[in-house]
Amino acid sequence: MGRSPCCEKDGLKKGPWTPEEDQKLVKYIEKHGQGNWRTLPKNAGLARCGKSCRLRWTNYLRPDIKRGRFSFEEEQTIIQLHSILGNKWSAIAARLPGRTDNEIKNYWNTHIRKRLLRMGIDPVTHEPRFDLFNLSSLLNPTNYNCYQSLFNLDTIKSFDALVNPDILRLAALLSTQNNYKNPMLFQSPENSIPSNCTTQSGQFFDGTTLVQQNVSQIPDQIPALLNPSQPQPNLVSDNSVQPDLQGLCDTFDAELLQSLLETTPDIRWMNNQTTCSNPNYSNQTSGLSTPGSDIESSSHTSNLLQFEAPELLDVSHFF
DNA sequence: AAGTGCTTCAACCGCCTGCGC
DNA sequence: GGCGCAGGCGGTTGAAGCACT
Repeated sequence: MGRSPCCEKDGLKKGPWTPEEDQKLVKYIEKHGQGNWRTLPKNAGLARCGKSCRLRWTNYLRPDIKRGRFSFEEEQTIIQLHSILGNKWSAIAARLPGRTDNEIKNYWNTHIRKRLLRMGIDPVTHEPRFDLFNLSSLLNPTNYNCYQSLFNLDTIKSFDALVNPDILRLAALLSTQNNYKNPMLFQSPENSIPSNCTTQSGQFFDGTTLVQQNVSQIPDQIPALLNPSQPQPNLVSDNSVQPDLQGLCDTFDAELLQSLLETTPDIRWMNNQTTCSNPNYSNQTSGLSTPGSDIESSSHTSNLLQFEAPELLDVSHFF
């Protein structure tokens, strides 16, 4: 004969716990320990199933539970562990002191998973999803900072192999416009981006690998560049700050740019924003324009362009 | 201010494994 | 050895709060 049932289903309370119930459970466990969950509810004077009591204790009432938002380090740990362990929430929780499997699972499903999808990363395989490449999210320095650990050189190379290199260059230009440089977008074999690409977190891309750079080595103007809320130096005229910008712009000619804009219709360009200087380009008249329009007919007086990163850039037609 | 849709997360559901009988 | 339950786990739900119109 097996064990007797843990509890009778009938007459047991379900739903949210009241403060009184919490108090009863905590008092009982403090006095008697966790012991037998089957007999606990009756002994503690609770009209709950043992399973419900265990869940309430382990997920909410346990004194060693850490409350509050997940830190950047915790989030990185979750992502890294999930890439190895998958949905083994209890195994992940075992490596994050004070966090429960339920909490990590919820955080993954409500925050991390969605963000990975927005970045074009498959949350199951942790590989780039080329069918839905979200350019603007990749260009967001916050997102890039959070997920830089996912982008090893192999991943970057796979992007190079599968994504139109001109799109990568355009993305690099957009990232420059966003006042930071995403090394992932500077690895295209055909572009001529020099070294000294510094990310918001102070990482340094030497053309081959990412290395952590001592903050004290970052030039004075770089912190302002990396923090959009601060006054920005003149990106166009100050080649010492952004020596690669001119070179990047030079890699495009007007015909190629027009072709890119036509084939990636979600990329639109705006006017009156200083982002790059190239006599082949001209500013638009005002407001958002039809993609690729008027490139050759515009005057070359200001040479200023700004691209609006698309919400979702579908590049599936490149493959 | 009210209605609607979206997001969050505590709690439940149901399956699996290990173990007592 | 087999039955059947406790405990553990991952998936799912739904109430509450929030944002937007």
